[in-house]
Amino acid sequence: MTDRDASLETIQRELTAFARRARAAAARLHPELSLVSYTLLAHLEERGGCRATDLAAHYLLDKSTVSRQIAGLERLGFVERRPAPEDQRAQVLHLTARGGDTLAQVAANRRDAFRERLADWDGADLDRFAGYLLRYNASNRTPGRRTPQA
Amino acid sequence: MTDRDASLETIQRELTAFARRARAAAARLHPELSLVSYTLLAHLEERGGCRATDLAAHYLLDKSTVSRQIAGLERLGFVERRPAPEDQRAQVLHLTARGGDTLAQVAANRRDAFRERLADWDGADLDRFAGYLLRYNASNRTPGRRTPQA
DNA sequence: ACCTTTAAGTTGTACTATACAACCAGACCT
DNA sequence: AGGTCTGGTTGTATAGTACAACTTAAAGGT
Repeated sequence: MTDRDASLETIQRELTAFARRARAAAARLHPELSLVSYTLLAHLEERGGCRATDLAAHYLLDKSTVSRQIAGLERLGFVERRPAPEDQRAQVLHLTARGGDTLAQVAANRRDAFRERLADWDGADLDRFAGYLLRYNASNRTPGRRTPQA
Repeated sequence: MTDRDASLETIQRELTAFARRARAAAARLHPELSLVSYTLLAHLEERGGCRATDLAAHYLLDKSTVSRQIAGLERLGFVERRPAPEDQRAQVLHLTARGGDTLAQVAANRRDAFRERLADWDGADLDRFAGYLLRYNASNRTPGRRTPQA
């Protein structure tokens, strides 16, 4: 086996291990917001509101899945629906104050967890690791679709 | 925000994105074996058989979950149970020939997918990325438990 | 030796995330 | 106006998972 193969093997193994653990780890870190809910809220915050369809396209989720996720978040009072001015079919989803607070709280938890976990990494390594992850994820775009990235 | 914070932010975001996509991506890559089944089979192969309890401990899964996963793999003819010589309660799980073949096939698919995806990375980058992932995952050990790693 | 406790595994039950298909309602095109 | 497309909800099904109750066997204490 070449060095290259050994590296590939390690990358595959470690990413697999990470993937297996991630959801449960996130659930432990913030039981009040699943990884997906967290992501959806974060997206709403970042964009300042968008439609359910946009979320589905962006995250490659079925619209029914998004519909139910949003329904859950609305039930929790984290999201509100506003009529879309230009299209009566559509709704624009917005974070509520409560949703924003919760998101901020969870984001802070996550940030702290990462900060602590990576506390003994030096800055240059962090920077390179971040770069590699970006590069890896960027190569994920399903060929043939116009980068419905997620 | 410091450079360090920016890197942490990126790492967090990209790992989250990866985690969100991983299961579905694995399912697309090999529909016949979920990420968890794949991992369990790979573990059995690597160890040459072990008990269900060991799998549960290793992967931080409930024993009922493992029991059902194994039942499924047995139904598919990928795993067989052998009596444990030293403990009448226990069973030692082994890969069958069919299970080994399927695993090899899936592993080859995965290897190819990673190879292709990382085709334009140079060897040094692959090596560093692998090292970072190892280091990151190694820091995951839940404190207070004796490294029931997964 | 007996009784209690612990360990391995299964099964009942419940919940979450997800997909696909059927559907409804509004929009758009000709 | 009629047909088609699009945004969204709902019905249904599946996978993965956990927790609790249970069964059986092993281990330990007295």
